[in-house]
Amino acid sequence: MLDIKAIRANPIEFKKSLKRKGVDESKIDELIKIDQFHREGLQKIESLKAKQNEVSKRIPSLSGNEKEKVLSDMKHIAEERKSLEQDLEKNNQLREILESLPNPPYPSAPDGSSDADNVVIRTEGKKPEFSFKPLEHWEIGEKLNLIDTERSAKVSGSRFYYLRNELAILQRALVFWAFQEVAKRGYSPTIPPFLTRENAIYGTGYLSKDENYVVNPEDEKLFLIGTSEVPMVSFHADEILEESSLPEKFVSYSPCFRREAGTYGKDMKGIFRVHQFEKVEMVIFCLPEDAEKLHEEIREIEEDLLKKLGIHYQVVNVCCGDLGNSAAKKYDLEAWLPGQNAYREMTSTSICTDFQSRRLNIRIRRENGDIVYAHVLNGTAVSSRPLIAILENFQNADGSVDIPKVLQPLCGFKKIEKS
RNA sequence: GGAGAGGUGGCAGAGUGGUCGAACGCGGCAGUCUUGAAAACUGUUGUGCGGGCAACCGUACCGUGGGUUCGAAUCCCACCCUCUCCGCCA
Repeated sequence: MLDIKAIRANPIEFKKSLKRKGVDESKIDELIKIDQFHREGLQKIESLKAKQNEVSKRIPSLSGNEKEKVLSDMKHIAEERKSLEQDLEKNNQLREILESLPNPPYPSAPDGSSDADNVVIRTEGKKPEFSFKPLEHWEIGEKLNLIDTERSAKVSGSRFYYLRNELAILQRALVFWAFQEVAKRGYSPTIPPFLTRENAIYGTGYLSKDENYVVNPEDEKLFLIGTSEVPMVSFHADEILEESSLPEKFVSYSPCFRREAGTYGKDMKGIFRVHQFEKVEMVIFCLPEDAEKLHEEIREIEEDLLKKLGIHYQVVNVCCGDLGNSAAKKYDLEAWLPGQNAYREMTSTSICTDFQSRRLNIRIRRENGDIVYAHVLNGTAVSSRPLIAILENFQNADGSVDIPKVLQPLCGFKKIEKS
């Protein structure tokens, strides 16, 4: 949610920056008009209320005719107030409009309307060379008996999977390794609830309600989280944090559940786009002025993890049109997938500024006593997707797959071979 | 699943229609005393919105939303949430 005060103070700037996210300028004009109307109405109501309060105090000491007269005056004031209030309510789409607006992008987020306009800012490592035609991860998964989507389709439907044998171990190893790597850097390790109330979903605003599965709608309305960002950002809902405790950094683990509505036909094979996966996430609460620096820190951690896994990737600065609602700036790390012959998103990190903290009412008391909304950052340490990169990048001519060195001790094997 | 209790300021806890934004206590902050600290004493102590250059003024907030009333933390209605006991259970 945006700050009406800020928009009021700087309408031209908001128009400009929101236009980059595809919001029409007229929407801001309309908003400002409604705000003006709303404020004028409120002022009238408040002054009537002040009069009522003042007179009410005198009433107990009055009697007789005087009392009668005052009481009748009061009745009129109350009526007038009521009609003003009703008027205001009828025309009050202020909050509705504010909530419909996306978070304006940072100046350093590039222009553009779709992922085609994303900017590659750097490439790390080299594409591996193969003396044979590299297979796609789902082909490898099938050959080595690591991924079974036929049976998962039977049991659960499309976009599910059974991870089997070494790949199941590798998944656990990857998650545990990343969790520890990030925790070592001072991020507080946390396992949150995997189901939340609607308010947490709404407050993080990242995934719309439609993106989340509802559990027992008639009984208890709980939502399966699409990312641990939801319970982690909501962690501090309705709290005022002390400046001295900031930045607060978390690394959290959770399974993630997504409907993937509206993605029919996209990435249907394998485990790239699925209804359920595991993810290790980083979340930071900080002062506004520290957000950009910490965003780079998260990006560096994400890069470091991919480097340690030995995966070649590119860093992408996501353009305005592809940022989504909450993010003001976002980096994607896209790994090279030789089987697919393409770079695909592995991890991602966003600055959400105060967009979520306004909805969730997360504030900071500065050392000088000022109170400001917290800025919130998030980023993926690992998800199940790096498994795909591992399978495709480290496949050998004989059909086997090498395990990255850092994961070997946790896996207990160095190679996945046909049994 | 069955039965009950309750939601008031950072915490604890009074308050059942009229200076109640809310007693008392704890905590926090400032000061006095002290070589320093503790103790003791004194003072102070919320958030949002609107107005004002400002000191400040107005208004709202006692789980949420409605209602009754000149006036609601207090009365009425609906909803939300939390806890306890029993049952079940990794």
